[in-house]
Amino acid sequence: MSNPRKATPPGIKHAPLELEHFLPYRLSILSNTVSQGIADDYQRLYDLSMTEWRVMAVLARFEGLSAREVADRTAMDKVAVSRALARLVEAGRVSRHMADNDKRRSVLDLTEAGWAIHDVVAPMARAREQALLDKLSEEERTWLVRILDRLQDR
Amino acid sequence: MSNPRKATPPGIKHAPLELEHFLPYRLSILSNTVSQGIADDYQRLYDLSMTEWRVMAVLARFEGLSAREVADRTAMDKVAVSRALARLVEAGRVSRHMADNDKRRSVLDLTEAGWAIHDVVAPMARAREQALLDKLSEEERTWLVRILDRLQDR
DNA sequence: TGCAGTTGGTTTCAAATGTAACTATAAAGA
DNA sequence: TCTTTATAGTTACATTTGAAACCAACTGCA
Repeated sequence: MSNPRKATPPGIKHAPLELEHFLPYRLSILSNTVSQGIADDYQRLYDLSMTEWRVMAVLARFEGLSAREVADRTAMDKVAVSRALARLVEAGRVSRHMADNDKRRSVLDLTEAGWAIHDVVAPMARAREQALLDKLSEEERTWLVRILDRLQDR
Repeated sequence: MSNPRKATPPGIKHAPLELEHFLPYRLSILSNTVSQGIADDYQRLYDLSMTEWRVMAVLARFEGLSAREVADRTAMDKVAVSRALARLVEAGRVSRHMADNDKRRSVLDLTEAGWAIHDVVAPMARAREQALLDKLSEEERTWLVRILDRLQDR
């Protein structure tokens, strides 16, 4: 028969990845474990999704942002932001009103209720981060920050 | 009126998180960027999802695993693995047959076609990893591995 | 003006994912 | 052996997510 099967030549190895040493994989596992741990905290307490919390966090930091700006700052896409905001506004955690110079643009802020949640969740998140950092020595922490900066190209 | 509003006392700051310096957030962004970059490669070429590729990668490394073992090794849940396998078997990339000592258990292997894909994708993935590591000095790479080991508790 | 292109944001539809229930086989104990 | 319990894997259903289409408002420019 034509088109003979191309069996792997005996001399050539397949060289499979070793996932447990593969950096992208390790990052993924670590990141998911950490983020999910934090998310469990506030999901249980406030029925808040991770995207919703991120939106709240950025609104705590910068008041009066538009949805677009929230999307930019959270690296989430605008559809996700739109949905998160719909729930947050509905739940009375974020206020939204129209910008007077541009009727498409919304002006977003945490409400009192939103701030109250923020003031509980933010310290919890920080504690989780601290628990993680506690696994490292001072020297390792310094390197980690430097390495992240480099990996993220700044 | 009763139930007076509890406005934040003037002296107390809300202390919002600075996401751009918050470790869990940075990890998440970095991990997503990297993994998505790799996934784009093989999705375009082979219409392969990230979960499918992970299953293939682990089967390349360990032949004859059961679905359960694949799930354990990829940190994916068994439903995700089951679905990925269904597609992979359907596409002729993985072979599945029943273990003779245990009729519930499947014995999984890459087919020729599966290996062929593996042998293209694995080097691409490695190249991506290398591109990432190239941003670091030798010293930083060493620290990174050490730090990841620590953060993952081993 | 008024039309073309852009931008902010939402909606719609399909695909991906998670949870729980289910089937079939195996193992353990009375 | 018969019954219970555990395990491998799939199916069903509900929820989440993403891509593209969409609408409304703004901008630039003839």
